[in-house]
Amino acid sequence: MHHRLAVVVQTPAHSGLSGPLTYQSPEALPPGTLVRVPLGKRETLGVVWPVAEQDLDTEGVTERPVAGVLAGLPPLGPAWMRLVSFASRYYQRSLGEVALASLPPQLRELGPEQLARRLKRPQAAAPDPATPTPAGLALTAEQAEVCAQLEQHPGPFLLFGATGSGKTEVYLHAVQALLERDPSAQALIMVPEINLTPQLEERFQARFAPRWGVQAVVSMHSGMTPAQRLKSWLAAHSGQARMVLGTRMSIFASMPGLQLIIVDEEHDPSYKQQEGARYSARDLAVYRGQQEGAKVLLGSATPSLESWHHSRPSAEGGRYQRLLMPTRVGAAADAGLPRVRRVDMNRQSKGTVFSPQLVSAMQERVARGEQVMVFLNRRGYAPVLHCNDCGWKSECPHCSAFRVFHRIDRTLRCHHCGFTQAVPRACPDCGNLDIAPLGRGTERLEEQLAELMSETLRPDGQPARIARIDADSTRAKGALESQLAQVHGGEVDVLVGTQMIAKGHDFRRVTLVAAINPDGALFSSDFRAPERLFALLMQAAGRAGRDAAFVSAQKSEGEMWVQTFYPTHPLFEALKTHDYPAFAQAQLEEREQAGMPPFSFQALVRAEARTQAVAQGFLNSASAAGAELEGASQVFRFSAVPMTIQRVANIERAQMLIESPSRAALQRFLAQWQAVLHATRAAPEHKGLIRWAVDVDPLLI
DNA sequence: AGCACGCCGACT
DNA sequence: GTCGGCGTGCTC
Repeated sequence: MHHRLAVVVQTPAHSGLSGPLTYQSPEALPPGTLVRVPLGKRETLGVVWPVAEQDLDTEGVTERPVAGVLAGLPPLGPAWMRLVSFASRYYQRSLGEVALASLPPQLRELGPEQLARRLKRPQAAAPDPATPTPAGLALTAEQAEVCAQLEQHPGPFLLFGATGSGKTEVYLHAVQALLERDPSAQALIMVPEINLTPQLEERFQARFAPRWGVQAVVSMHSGMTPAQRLKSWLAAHSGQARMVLGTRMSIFASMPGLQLIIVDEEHDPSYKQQEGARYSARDLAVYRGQQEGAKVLLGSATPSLESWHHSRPSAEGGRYQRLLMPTRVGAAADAGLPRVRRVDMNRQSKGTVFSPQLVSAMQERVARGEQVMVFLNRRGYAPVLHCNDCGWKSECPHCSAFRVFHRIDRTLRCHHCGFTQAVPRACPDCGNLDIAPLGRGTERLEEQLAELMSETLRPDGQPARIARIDADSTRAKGALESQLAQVHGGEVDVLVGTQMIAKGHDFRRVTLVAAINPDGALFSSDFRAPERLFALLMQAAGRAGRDAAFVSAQKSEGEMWVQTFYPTHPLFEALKTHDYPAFAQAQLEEREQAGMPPFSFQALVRAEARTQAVAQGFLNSASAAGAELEGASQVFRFSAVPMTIQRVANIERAQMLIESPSRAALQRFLAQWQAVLHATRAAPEHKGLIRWAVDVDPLLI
């Protein structure tokens, strides 16, 4: 007598094996049990799924027996399986792909015996419940009010708090209240970037380790070693870890006692996975919280327009509760947020990079011993190399993009496919020696700043020091940490970088922040570009003059400089008054008029092939075939178009936008359309198609 | 996705 | 004569 089980294994949605497979087992295994099963010639990890035995249909295939059971590991819970099942359905991926991708990779390799050995390892010493939790900072009236609201209402909450208003202290307080109230409760705290987890973990350890032990706090992100990831996962799964700090992947952590989910900087695009199952960890957090009865707290100084819209008054249909913390903690009463100064670049001589006003302001700051931060969202020396004679430009031979000139190692590098060559001495087309960089990136700014600041001395008589932080300068392990330490240590006077330096790092002595050329986003074809720019500039402005004591001792004032050809643009007007609500309202009105998210719901299908004709042909055929589907009238399908960068590594890319005023209608359509896409793919006229994928709620269009 | 089988080009 | 390119097909 044997039992028949549904088992979910890692198979992609487009393989005909998108659902659970049927295996046999001598013993009944509860859903959520991890098993090793044979699949073709290999053995793989699977999860027993809750499917009734009579619903298992293996017509035409022979059922094989389960190869092993990961006993000793409690089964994954029903709530976790519901989350995985929802994410798989909503984002149009197979169950197995979502389920297995969200487990630690090492679990896939470990056999039952190895795992048993791992589970037997002695645990860290028990924490001391008698030790009181170190007191945090006294809450301000605003923070206390927010904490009281969190206690009283079910949420979800959107905490709209200015940079420096002390959101982290609210998070710590909310977590502590939960841990003290319920001895088995767990909290999940998400941050957008790996770089931000160490400083968060430090703060959580300082606060909670004395009372709950160091093992009560674990991190989860892709920068950890496989062994660390398994350890953290097991700690969360067993309930031993009371707090999980992590990046978007941690939304899938198995946490049987989950009662609180915090999403810090909830507007950050990093919460959207950009490959494989393209889920939004922030949106899944709201779903998961509602499913499991956990409170959800989204926090930001510049919320996403979606979350802002959801937190409008409930009388107008809002579903989130909006909580406000407008005041900067520790700021002198008159100081507050930094002053925003716009420089009209139309009034500068042609080709000006640093306006004279900005240069003298930077020099003054450095001479007073303050730090300056300069932003430009473009790394490398120059985005293009150009021949003045024949007009040759440094195009990538494999992509429809220019290769970027990196002066440091004298290379031309394609930022899309990685193709790298030494810089030619002469124009490859005409032999002319006069080839010159066009435009500027962070490397070139660094060089130019060194020149501009060459006469400027710090208060200690030393020459001003310039440093650059971007993806290139921080490639080596530990490079970012050491560079940040240099800035903190005051060894650097002027810091040049990409948006990387705007995120989360507190530089206490920075009093001037400058955006050199932010205009690109104002007229971008991507309707979310202004939203991202506003968030970035607000975040950058928040870096200036954060330390009120330092600023007032300096008799100084934090300033944010913006060089622009459109000084009267509403985005900069709103920035000047630090008025996110005004900016958000204007943007939402535009979006409503144009029928764009959050007033409509989108999905994007992307296709790749050797030619545009094949890629677009596939999309257009699938679209035409979709017209027959039930509810297709509520869903608008645009024509296939080439992607913005239409060719990468010699692959042509096309995409098609699908839009509906109703999320449910879009979901219904996509669910049925999946089969149509498969069938279209199989048709002989679409042979050349390499791959396709659906992106639900895409961020980049 | 893996991992096979399968049929045509440059090398130990 | 083999090693190996990636095209097509299958996995409970």
